[in-house]
Amino acid sequence: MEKQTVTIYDVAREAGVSMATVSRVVNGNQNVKPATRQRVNDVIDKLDYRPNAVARGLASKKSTTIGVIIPDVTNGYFASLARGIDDVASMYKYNIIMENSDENDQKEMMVLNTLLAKQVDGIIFMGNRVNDKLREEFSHSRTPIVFAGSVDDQESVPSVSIDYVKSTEEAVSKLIAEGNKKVAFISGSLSEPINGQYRLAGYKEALKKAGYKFDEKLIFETDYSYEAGIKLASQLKGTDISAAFVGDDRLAAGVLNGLTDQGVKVPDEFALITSNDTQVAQLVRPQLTSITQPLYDIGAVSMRLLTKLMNKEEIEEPTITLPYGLDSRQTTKK
Amino acid sequence: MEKQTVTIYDVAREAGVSMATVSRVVNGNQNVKPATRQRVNDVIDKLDYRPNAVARGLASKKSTTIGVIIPDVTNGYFASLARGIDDVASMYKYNIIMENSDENDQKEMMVLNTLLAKQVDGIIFMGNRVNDKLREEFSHSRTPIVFAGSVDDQESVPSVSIDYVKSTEEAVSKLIAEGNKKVAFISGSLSEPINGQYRLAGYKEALKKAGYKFDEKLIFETDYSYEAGIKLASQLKGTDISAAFVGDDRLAAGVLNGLTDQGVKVPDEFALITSNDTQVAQLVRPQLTSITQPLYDIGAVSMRLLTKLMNKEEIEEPTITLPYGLDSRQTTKK
DNA sequence: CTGAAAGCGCTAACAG
DNA sequence: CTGTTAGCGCTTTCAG
Repeated sequence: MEKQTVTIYDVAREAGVSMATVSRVVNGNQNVKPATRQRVNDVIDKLDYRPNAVARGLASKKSTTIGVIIPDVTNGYFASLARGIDDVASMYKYNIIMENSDENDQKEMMVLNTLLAKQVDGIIFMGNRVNDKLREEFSHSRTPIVFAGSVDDQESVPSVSIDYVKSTEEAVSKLIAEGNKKVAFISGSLSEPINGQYRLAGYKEALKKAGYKFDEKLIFETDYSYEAGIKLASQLKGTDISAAFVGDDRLAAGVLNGLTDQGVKVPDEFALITSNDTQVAQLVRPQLTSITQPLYDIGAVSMRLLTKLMNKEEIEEPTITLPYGLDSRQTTKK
Repeated sequence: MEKQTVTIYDVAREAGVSMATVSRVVNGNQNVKPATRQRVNDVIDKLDYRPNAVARGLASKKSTTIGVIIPDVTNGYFASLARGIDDVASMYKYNIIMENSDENDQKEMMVLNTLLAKQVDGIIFMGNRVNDKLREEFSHSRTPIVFAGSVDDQESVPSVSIDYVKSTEEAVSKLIAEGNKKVAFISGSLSEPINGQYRLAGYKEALKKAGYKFDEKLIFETDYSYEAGIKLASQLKGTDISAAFVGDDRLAAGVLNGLTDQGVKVPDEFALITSNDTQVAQLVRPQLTSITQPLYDIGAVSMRLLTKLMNKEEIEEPTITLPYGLDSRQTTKK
């Protein structure tokens, strides 16, 4: 073919210098006489030389790529984080190898291993839970890792997220304040710390402050799909439950649409607050009142934190909590 | 640190064989006596040896990673394609380096270059248009590339997509058949072939078959955002236009919600058909009638095609067209 | 400021 | 069936 791949050696010969010098100018090392630098650069342009990142990686033991483990890119919540991650990654000249895990333990182990094999300089993990095996791998490896959009309940890994307890408490309190006596708690698996520990704790706290007592019948554990929400709506109808806190937007959209399709008036007969402030929350009618999260920023800050870790900089606080909000839209009364 | 990185050499020494043999067992080469293989494998386990993909890449000149250029992961349409790509990529043991381009010419050039520098074995490009510079780079490089979810109007690059002309024609014909005399054509930039050439051609064809004449005032060129749709809805209200074909789901959702919020009854007073069958089309109420596309498959097939290209297999037809459908939901009358 | 030389960890002929 | 020997293309001491 036309292009026989030109190497650093070709440039060196053509410019009448050593490989070392070419390497220096390519890497912006200041110890090169301007004239020499000029000459080398000219040759580089002329030959259209492009450094081979793989060779560079082998020699320097740095791949300038980081691994991102994501449950599913198709999920708007994670996609938003991913976008934040990617933007600051490229800002710092890192590339991203992205792997969908489907939150499947086995897949997660697999992708972690291939990521490590590829010599990524760092890893960002998204997902609602970490199994022990995975956590062990994390602590074993010297590859820095940070959790984005979730917290390890053992806090053994740096992470960035919002305060799930407080935000949930606030949301539920709002529902109660609007006159709802029975507020359902709808989320994904309670075995996931974010639900079973944090959000549930916030829910209970809100109940407690209102003087209500906890009723297990109000807890609905399901999966994160839109369909699950639709189904749930049927169960909800005809009960004395008049409001619900929902841990996921697609799920909430399902509940909302399911309710509406059955003739239940939202928010008059049933109020709803969702958690992730993803785009779907605003696409549905009525628009879902939601806890707001700086999704993009969670990703961006995670990546920034990772760069520090990779540089072995001192980290003041490895567990970063970003501010959240509560946006009253149309599925609550005020 | 605990782990001094064990290399193939360590394994060889410990197992009393040569590096070559270790390499063979690691790569599943059959020319190894079972007993030897066993011994080597034992040592590998014992030492917890993991092949270094970077070194492997340098030696073999294959990185087993492919580059994916995506306008924005946050966009459900592209994210779905990406998911399909990733799934078959891992099926074939490839990893994915994903780069957001924002459909920005300059960024596209940049990411293409870094992808090439990383020695990716192939590239999948998503986006609605290709500028000449980029096309030139593509043809120059020996790295195989395929377009997913778009067609190069010059058909100089392998691609997989649906038939945009026919699907649009069908959608617009439906709108006309339902009694709409004035059907708007709403899309992103007409400078993008997918809009200005294919979809518009389908639109004109439908008009022609109905005996209507083309009216430029019915063409609305905008950007792909939800907000643009909302804005457009105001412009549409009060005109004699009673239906619209929309080239993007978020945009369509904006138009729909904008219309509804202003009291326009959809579909009675205004009918709408969108194009991408993304999740948002079904989340909104009324649900958007849409051209259906095998999104996941477009991604999957693209990746499959790429594997063939990378293997230098013979390709019968480099421009693959997948079947589409038309799902009548609630924004059209029947 | 520049060059020589030793690898990085692995694959791939080539022998045997 | 197994070992030897070159590199792959680049970074990085170490001299000078």
